[in-house]
Amino acid sequence: MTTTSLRKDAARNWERIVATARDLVDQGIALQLNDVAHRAGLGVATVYRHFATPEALLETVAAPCLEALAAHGEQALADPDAWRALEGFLTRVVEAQVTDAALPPVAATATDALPRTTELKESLASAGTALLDRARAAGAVRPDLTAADLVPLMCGVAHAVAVRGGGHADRIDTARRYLAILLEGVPPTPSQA
Amino acid sequence: MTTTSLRKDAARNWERIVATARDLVDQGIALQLNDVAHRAGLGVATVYRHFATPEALLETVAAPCLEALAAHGEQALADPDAWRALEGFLTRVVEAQVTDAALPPVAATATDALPRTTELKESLASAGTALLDRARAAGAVRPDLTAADLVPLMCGVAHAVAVRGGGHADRIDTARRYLAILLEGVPPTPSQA
DNA sequence: AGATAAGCGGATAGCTCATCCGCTTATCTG
DNA sequence: CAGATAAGCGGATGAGCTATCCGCTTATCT
Repeated sequence: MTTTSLRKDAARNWERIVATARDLVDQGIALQLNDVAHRAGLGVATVYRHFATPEALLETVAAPCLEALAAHGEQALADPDAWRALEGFLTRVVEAQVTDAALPPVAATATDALPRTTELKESLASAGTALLDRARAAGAVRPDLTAADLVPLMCGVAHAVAVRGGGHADRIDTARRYLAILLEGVPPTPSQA
Repeated sequence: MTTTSLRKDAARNWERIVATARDLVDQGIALQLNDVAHRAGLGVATVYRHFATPEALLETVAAPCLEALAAHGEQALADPDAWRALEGFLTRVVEAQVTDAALPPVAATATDALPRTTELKESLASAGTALLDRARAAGAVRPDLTAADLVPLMCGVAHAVAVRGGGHADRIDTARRYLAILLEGVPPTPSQA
C-alpha cells in the first residue's frame, strides 16, 4: 500500500461527509460535526477523524469552487484587454461568493484550518494581483488601491449583498450592481491622474 | 411607585452589566451572559432577567452610538451642500462601525431583539434616505442606487475593513479609503446621466 | 485463507446555557 | 420609624452540545 492512499471504505465515507456538508451549506445550516455524522449515517468519530473542526470541513466543501476561480484567474491573464480581464475576474469572484455559501467565511478568515486552503487562496490572490497590476499599468487603477485591498473589497461586496438579502436571483443582481459601483471608483480620480 | 421605574439596586446592576459588556466588546470578546454575570460580580439570573439574550445586551451597548449617529444625520440635513452632507454622514457611519465593535453585528441583523433598536435603526435609515434623496435631487446619485442599498453598503465597507485588519488607526484609514472609492461610484455614469 | 492494521461506531466525560426557587432588601404605608 | 410587601437577587441544577476514547469490524496484503 502506498503511504498516501486511503482505504476504500474510508474514501467512500469521506465523500459522503463532504456531500452531506455540501447539502447543509446549501440549505444555510451551520456545520456541526455531530450533526453531519448523524445525517450521513456515520459514526461521530468517523467524521472527526477526517475533519478535526467544522472549519476544516467547510474549507474542503469550498475547495472546488476556489479551484475554479483560480483557474479562471489564470485564463483571464490571456485577455488582451487588461480592464475587461479584471472586471470579468472580479465578477466571477463576487458571483461565486453570493452563489456558494461556503465561500464567504472561508474567504474572510485569515488563518486556514487546511494547508490546501492556504495554497488555493494564495494562487487566487496572485491571479488577482497580476490582473490588478496589469490594469494599473494601463493607467486604470488609482494609486492608493493595492492588491492587499482586493480580497477585503470582494468580501465587503459579498457581505453587503448578504445584508441586503433577497432571493438568489436578486442577490446576483445586487452583487453585479454593487461591483459596478465599486469599479467606478477603481480608476484614478482626475486629481490623482 | 410609577409602573416604569426600577428599584435602585436593579438600576445599579443594570449599569454594571452594560459597563462590563462594553469592556468585553471593546476587547473583542464575544458576549456570554454567564461570563458577563461572573465578571460583573453578579448572579447569573440577574443578568438574564435584564437581558434575555446576548443580542439584547449587545444592542443596549450599541444604542448610545446609534443615537449619536441618528442625531448627526438630523443635523446634516441642515447643511446646504447636499453632497457634502451625505459624504459627512456616511463617513461618520463607517468610522463608528470601525471604532465600535458593537455596531457591525447590530447593523447587519434584520430582526432586532429590542424594540428600541428597531426605532433607532429606522430613524438612522430615514436620515440616510433624506440625505440620499437630497443628493439625488442635485443629480449626484445614479438611478439604480436606492435608499435600501445604504445600510448594506455601509455594512459592506465595515466588513471589508475588518477583513483587511490592522490596528485601529490603520482601520480608520482603510475605512476612509474604501468609502472614498465607493463614493466615486455613487454619481451617475456618463451613460446614465 | 489468514494475518494485520486501518478504520468504524457509539458510549460517555466535560462544558456551556438558561431556568427555577428560596432568600435578601428596597420601597411603601401607617 | 417599624412592619408589610413584593421586586429583585444568587447560585444550584438540569438540559443540550462537543469531542474523545476504546473495543469491534473489515479492507488489504501475502
